[in-house]
Amino acid sequence: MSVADRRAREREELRQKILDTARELFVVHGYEGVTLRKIALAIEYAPGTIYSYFKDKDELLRALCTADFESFERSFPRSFEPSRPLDGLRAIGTAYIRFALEHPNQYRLMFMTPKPQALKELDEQALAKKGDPARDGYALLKQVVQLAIDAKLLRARFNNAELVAQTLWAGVHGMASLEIAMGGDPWLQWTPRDERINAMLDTLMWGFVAGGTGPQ
Amino acid sequence: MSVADRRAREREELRQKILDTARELFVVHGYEGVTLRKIALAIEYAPGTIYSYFKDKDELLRALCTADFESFERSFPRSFEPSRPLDGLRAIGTAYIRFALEHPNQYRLMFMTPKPQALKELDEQALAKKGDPARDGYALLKQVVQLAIDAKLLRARFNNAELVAQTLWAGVHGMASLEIAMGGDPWLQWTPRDERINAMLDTLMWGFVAGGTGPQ
DNA sequence: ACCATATATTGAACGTTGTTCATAATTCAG
DNA sequence: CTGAATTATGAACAACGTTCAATATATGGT
Repeated sequence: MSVADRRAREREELRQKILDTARELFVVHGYEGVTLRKIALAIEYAPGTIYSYFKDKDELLRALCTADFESFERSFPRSFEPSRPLDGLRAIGTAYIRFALEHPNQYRLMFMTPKPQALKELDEQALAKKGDPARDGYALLKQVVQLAIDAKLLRARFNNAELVAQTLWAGVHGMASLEIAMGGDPWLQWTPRDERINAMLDTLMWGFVAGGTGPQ
Repeated sequence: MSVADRRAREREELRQKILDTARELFVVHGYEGVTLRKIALAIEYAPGTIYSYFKDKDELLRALCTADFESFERSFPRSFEPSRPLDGLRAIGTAYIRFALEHPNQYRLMFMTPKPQALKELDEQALAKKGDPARDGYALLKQVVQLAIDAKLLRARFNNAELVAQTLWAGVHGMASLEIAMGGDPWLQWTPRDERINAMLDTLMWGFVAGGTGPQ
């Protein structure tokens, strides 16, 4: 049995080596900056070899991003005071934006690029973690939103955790992705980045919670 | 003088023909689906010819998007009741999202893809319209925000029109771009699209305006 | 009408890219 | 040692954006 184990281990090691080499190129030069030939050169294998480890370039880079995202999602803040779910929501939003800005290329590929149809199919690994708040960031978000709803902290209009979670997600995604795609544009007189992030989080929080009279 | 005129006109006509042919491919198949060779084939010219009309592929497609966006920005709603600037903001947000979803490929290239450094330089045409609310959508947005501030409709925290405009922009951009990039993902149980859009606009509006006590 | 000049177009060629696949090398079990 | 199974090779393919010397065309001056 030990020989098959070693083979599997060696295979996994080369797979990792491919991923790590790809990551080096990816974080600096983005999707187009990664070249299967450059990877092959770096790991001292022939270009064709990579195809026995990954179906194609897209699967390679998405596997890379998935791995990075999983370690990120595991690090989501989970230790807020349970009686203050709004603080939890804000903390999640902050962490989300920070990760996006620290890993812009990963973020771009995962959330700013439409996936080819072939990659939308189910795969077991992803299915297993889905819905588990410990490993699925969106499930965590939805759970904290539900806490806020149960505590009657949100406006009556927002009694659907899914809708609130998706709105909050879109809000922080908007801030992060606009910064990634347009942050360096000299045309726009950007307010300081942290100010913008806080303004978004303040607006969303204030917009969700009960208490005011609202517009008009 | 008439001969030079004709030459210039013919040149402009071919330029337009290139743009129109490119658009046909672009709206269906996106950036990668446009091929200079396909365009050349369709207009019955040699591939190299295109380069005497556009510096490269990127400039071609950005010129295309710029043109489409200008006609869109000119159509932004400008006839809201001036005493109700919040309605104006909401109308602008709605129109913005609608355009993005109706022209997803144009939107992607303009606002979801980092520009190459070369394209960030100033060009006279864009400079001319900048700040003119009739032709610059962002300037219009900022102007209406300022109306709301002047009318003391917003929370004291939001006394900076630039900051509010950018927050609102990021919010609607988040909704639109998430729908474009992830809308077809069967993994996510999306709330109905219009519900999400309304939730975002409600949240932002409610979050900006004065009147409530806010979180905690 | 002719020529010289300026402009526009051509299409072959270059360098890259992702991807495939018959061939070769290697490894393992019996 | 041998046959089978796995893994790696690298040449080849098609397609891409881009370049550029050669060519064709149109223009204005004589």
